[in-house]
Amino acid sequence: MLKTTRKNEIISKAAKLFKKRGYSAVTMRDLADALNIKAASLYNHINSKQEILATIIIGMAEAFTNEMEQIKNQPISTQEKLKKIIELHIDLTVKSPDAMACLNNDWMHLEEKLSYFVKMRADYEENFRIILKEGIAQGEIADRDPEIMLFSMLSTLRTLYIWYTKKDGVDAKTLKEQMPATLLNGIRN
Amino acid sequence: MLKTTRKNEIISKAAKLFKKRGYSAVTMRDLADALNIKAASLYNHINSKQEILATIIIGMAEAFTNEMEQIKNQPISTQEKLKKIIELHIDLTVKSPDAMACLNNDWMHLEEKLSYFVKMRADYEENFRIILKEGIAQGEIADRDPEIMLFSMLSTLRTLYIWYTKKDGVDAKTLKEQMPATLLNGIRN
DNA sequence: GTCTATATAGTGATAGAC
DNA sequence: GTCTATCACTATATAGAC
Repeated sequence: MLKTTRKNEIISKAAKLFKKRGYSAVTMRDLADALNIKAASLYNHINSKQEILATIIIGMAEAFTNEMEQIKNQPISTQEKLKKIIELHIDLTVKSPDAMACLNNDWMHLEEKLSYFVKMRADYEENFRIILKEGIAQGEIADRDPEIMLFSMLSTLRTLYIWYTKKDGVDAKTLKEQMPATLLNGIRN
Repeated sequence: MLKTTRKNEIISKAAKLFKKRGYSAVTMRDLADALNIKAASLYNHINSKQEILATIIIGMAEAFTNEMEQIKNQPISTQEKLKKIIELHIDLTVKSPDAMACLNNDWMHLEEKLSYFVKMRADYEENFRIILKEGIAQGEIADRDPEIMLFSMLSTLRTLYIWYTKKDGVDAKTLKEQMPATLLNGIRN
């Protein structure tokens, strides 16, 4: 999918370092060391540290935005829509766990693209909220505060990358099998 | 509870800034500016930036550790224990949302106290896991992968501070009323 | 308790050789 | 595509005056 150009190597290594220590704590020298080159050499491929961050985060955010647009208008039940959203988060986490971490933890360090990102994220949450409210109106979803349900689901889905990448963590197959039931039905027997 | 000494003012202002931009992105000059003093003056009250971080995070982690020790040995059902854990997270989030954010986002920047923190966190998760497994064994909790349920609950509880502090967010009363049902029963009607 | 001045080390980024 | 050398600036932290 993504060609293994030098630029992409730099960006994906950066995502890995940002995941572990955060954007601000990773220096261009750290990134260069991890690639066995000197910091100055990075600038033959990228324009700035900020550009790397924006590339990582905006790419992920647009992927979520595009998929949400597909899902929200489908002629399926609320529960089916929610299952598709859960699968979307699992798929993107499995594909790009490092970028998912940046998306969650380092978005506030965006500069030029910050407002664009914040709007995408607000729209995504609003679409999620609307789907939940439709479900409540139709009796599919419990009649509780939709904000609590939204926050509970999104918190879990957004931090999947922590548990997916940790040793003795959870694998993709188990996630896909059990995440929908856990979020929709809870943990009680 | 906490005396309003100059030192505590510095620490609580630091927690607020760390929450917004992260430990690494906040400079001693930023912190000093926020307190309307010069950076050098901070060092009359604290020894280092690192000391501020450790004070914030270790204090929170020990509070969680102590409460979990109380809860785990009580002669009550698994569901009652889980409700007490949920309440613990809500109470500490309401009391110290800024410190909760640091605990979640900046623990990896601990230096001397890092291993102490990591052990406390692992023990907390292990106690939570044991409680869930007991619940499964006794038929109180659904017979699914306990790791998924643990991760789903902890992800939600650990990021409460995001939703509690945001405008149009969720208030403490609603959280206490609806969080247990949402996590235990899910969102399905 | 705060200040000015400063030490020491790092920061992102550029210029120009190979 | 990578290097060495370097610029301009910023970081944490200390010394000592008031």
